[in-house]
Amino acid sequence: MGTLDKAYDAHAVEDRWYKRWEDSGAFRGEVREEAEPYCIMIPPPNVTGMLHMGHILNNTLQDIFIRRARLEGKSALWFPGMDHAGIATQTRVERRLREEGLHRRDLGREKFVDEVWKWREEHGGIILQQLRKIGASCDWSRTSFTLDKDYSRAVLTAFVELYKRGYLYRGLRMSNWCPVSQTALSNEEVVMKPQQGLLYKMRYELVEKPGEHLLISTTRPETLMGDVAVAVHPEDERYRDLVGKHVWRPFPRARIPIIADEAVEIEFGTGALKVTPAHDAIDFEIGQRHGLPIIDVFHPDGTLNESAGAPFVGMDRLEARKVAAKKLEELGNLVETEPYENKVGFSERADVPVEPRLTMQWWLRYPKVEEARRAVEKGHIRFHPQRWAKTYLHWLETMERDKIDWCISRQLWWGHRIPVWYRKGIPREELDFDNPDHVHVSVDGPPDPENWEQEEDVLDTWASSWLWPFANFGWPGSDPVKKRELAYFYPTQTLVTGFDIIFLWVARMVMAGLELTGETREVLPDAEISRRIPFRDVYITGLIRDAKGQKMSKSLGNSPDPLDLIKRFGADGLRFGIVNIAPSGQDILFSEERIEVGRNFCNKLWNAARFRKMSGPSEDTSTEGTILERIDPALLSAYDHWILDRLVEVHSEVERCFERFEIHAYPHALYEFFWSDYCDWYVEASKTRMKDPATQETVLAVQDFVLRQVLRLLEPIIPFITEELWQSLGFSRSGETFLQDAGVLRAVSCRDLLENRIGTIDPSSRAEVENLKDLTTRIRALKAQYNVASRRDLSFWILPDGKAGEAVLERHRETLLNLAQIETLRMVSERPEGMPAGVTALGTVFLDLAQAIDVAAERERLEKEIGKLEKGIRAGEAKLNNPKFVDKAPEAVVDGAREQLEMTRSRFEEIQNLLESLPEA
RNA sequence: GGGGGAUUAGCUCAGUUGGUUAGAGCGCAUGCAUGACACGCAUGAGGUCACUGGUUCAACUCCAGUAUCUCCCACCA
Repeated sequence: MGTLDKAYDAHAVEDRWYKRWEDSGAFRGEVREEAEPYCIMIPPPNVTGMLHMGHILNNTLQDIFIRRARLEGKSALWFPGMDHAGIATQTRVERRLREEGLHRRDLGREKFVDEVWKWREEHGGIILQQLRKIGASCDWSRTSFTLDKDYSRAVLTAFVELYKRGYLYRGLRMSNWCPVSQTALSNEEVVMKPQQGLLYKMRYELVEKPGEHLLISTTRPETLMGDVAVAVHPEDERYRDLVGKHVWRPFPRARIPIIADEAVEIEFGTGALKVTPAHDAIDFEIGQRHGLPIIDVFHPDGTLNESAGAPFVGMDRLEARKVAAKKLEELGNLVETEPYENKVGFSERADVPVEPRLTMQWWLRYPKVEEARRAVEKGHIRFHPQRWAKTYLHWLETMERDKIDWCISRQLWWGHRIPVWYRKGIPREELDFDNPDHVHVSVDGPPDPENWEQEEDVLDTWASSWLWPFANFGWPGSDPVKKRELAYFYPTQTLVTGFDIIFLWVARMVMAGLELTGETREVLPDAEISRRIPFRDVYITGLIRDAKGQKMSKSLGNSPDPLDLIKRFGADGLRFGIVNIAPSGQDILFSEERIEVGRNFCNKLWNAARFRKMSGPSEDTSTEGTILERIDPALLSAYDHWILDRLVEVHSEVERCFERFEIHAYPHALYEFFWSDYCDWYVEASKTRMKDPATQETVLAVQDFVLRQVLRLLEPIIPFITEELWQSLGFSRSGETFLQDAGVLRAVSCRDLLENRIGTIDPSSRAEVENLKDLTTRIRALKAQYNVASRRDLSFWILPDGKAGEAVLERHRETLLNLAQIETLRMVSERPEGMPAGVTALGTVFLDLAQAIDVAAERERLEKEIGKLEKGIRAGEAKLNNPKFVDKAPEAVVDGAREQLEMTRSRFEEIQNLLESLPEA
């Protein structure tokens, strides 16, 4: 065994191991019929994406799940890939063209799409390289892209199938229009943002009663040129007489009717609503009900068109708002304006207000909504934390109740072009969709393409990624290898994602799986649901915010560069740190100091291993068996039993964390065990026995055993350093290349293995060690209180608590002296006077000070302690004197209370004795 | 308007199905080169568990209400 450097140097380790893992195919996931499958589908990052903290958290968690599964012997597959990200990518390339003074129209569709592919080759998918830096153990040989040939075929097949089954239709409806991207968006891609604006109160003159006016409130005067009516509530007394009459729209000046419609809120504003069917969803509905015309005053890019009239034509909508208000004022139509905050829908991608706009789009009626609900209600799919199931269910209910459909067409070029062909020569509005001579829908297109025109629109990116869990296994193809893989890995096991895409992605994947995998069926029984769902567990991560709780964003500059963090803290440090601070399902407040914990832990691990190496060689550490053989059970102390007991316990804690998806508790459990129990107490306590040749080998073997198990438990979260130490400590069995091949022991197996060699792990060792720790701490505290913490030549006296205490003290004397850093511990049978003392379960210790003690300080300290004990005694007595407690509480609890009281009383008495023995001040 | 979540030490959070005297990390104070680790070691200070009721032998934990903060959904222009 060589030696290790003083501090862990992540860089020297990480790239080297990653390359070896990847080169040797360690992450390859394949069908192994004898093994249980465990598959995770990566939430495909955008091809334009760059690694941010959210990715770190999300992908570290996935890596933890997949690595743990691998250690458990499952056939683990983490399927990586990317999303073509229609709008984001197209926008990116358009921006580049604009720098050259070009527009995509200048190139034409085909050339433009070529440009995007070129961009993708050069700049796309950086994130997949970055993921390697954090150690993501994806099966890169499978890296998928939603526009790959096979994947595209799956997307088109899904479209055609759903069309055949009647879920798809084309319709002229109100949709969300992004004037920057110039495409429709689904409701889920629109985020509502509160906006500070103005509420304009305007007056429109009554046609039938010149000189009289109707007051109307609006936040959008720029659309009034598209007004075709004014609506009031039918039961609004104020306006009852006016219904059926008309007002003058100020510009372009026109008579428009006053109508009654229940959609109008009597309480809001003046109770009169200007109706602009082309630019507002409610207005559109009102318009439909009353047979009103539709006047669109906007161009697709959000500037005003000819219908708006002078001077508005060509003006941007926000500019037009100001101009319209000014014009209203000049005409005397503006009564007042007041500051007003309302919520405006913004395009998630382009971050500009969307326009409700009447356009022809493709719509999807969601399939298998009822089954998607049942899948979660009946527990076929489990959310972690569970409460997110409510969010999911709530959304589905809204979809069902309000019959909300999904707008899946996009007016873009980058994406899957909708596989629908229209007969040339027939105007689109005259097409009969039931006539195959008019409309052709198929994956490969019509046999006589010259007679058809393909639909120009492409599909929403989510309408491709919702097939992710099965399209990646070759669905619907007939390749036998892929079919076998689909059968083996699907349903996948765990999905790790953020709550923000529960609607956008999670729910839709469930519906797609239910509808499209397996035979076409109208209604699915539970057993079938269980077979068709895309995943069984959904782990929802929190959002990473900065230390002040603000969202991370480029504009705020509060978003750290993960690669920089990796440089400074190591990939393992960052992984450990981020998971360590991630509470379950809550937002995470990030600060660098909190990541330091991870780096420090790695360094601690490193140094514990380093210390082990410096302490002496060992024959063979490559199996548990050879390590355990070196232990002489007769030489094991309470400390050994205790640490091995705790080791078994931490195995079951880790198991519980994974079973319950409480992943944040997983690093906590190991941190506590390794740092506090193993390093601070076990290793420190063993130092004495490591010096003794008789016990040395046994102690080192225990250390080897603990380290070996701990590395296996830690591998999922800190794979690099554990691999490095695994190899360096000689733990690798011949024939096994990596730590991951060694598997992990279940707690029960770990216990069996140990007990086969050393006999039953002594259950009383726990209490014994706790008592010794307490005594050690008391001694150290006394030293600190008397400012002699650094002296090692001090003598302590101890009045043992009975024979048992005496025996324990005798057994551990040397260890105790070393742990407490004192010269001698002398047993006495009488309480010495005039010495500062501490009371423990093993006896009362006294600090033998040459100088006089500070009686006042000592008295104060003891009185403070006695105060606490008094409280405990009172509480205990009250409890035990209550017959109801003694009757009703479980025996163990009552016994526990009795024991507790007894202990508190004896300690109380002992302290009272000490107080009495204090000399007068 | 509907729904979710939160409220525990200065900060960020744990706290199992109710059961001893409520924990951790960071920060803070004090001391320390002790056969690995200053990315360290030791000791310590610091808490009316938001509030009010209820259930119970027993409530940080369960129930109801109040307050404050937060997120999601929804067509008040």
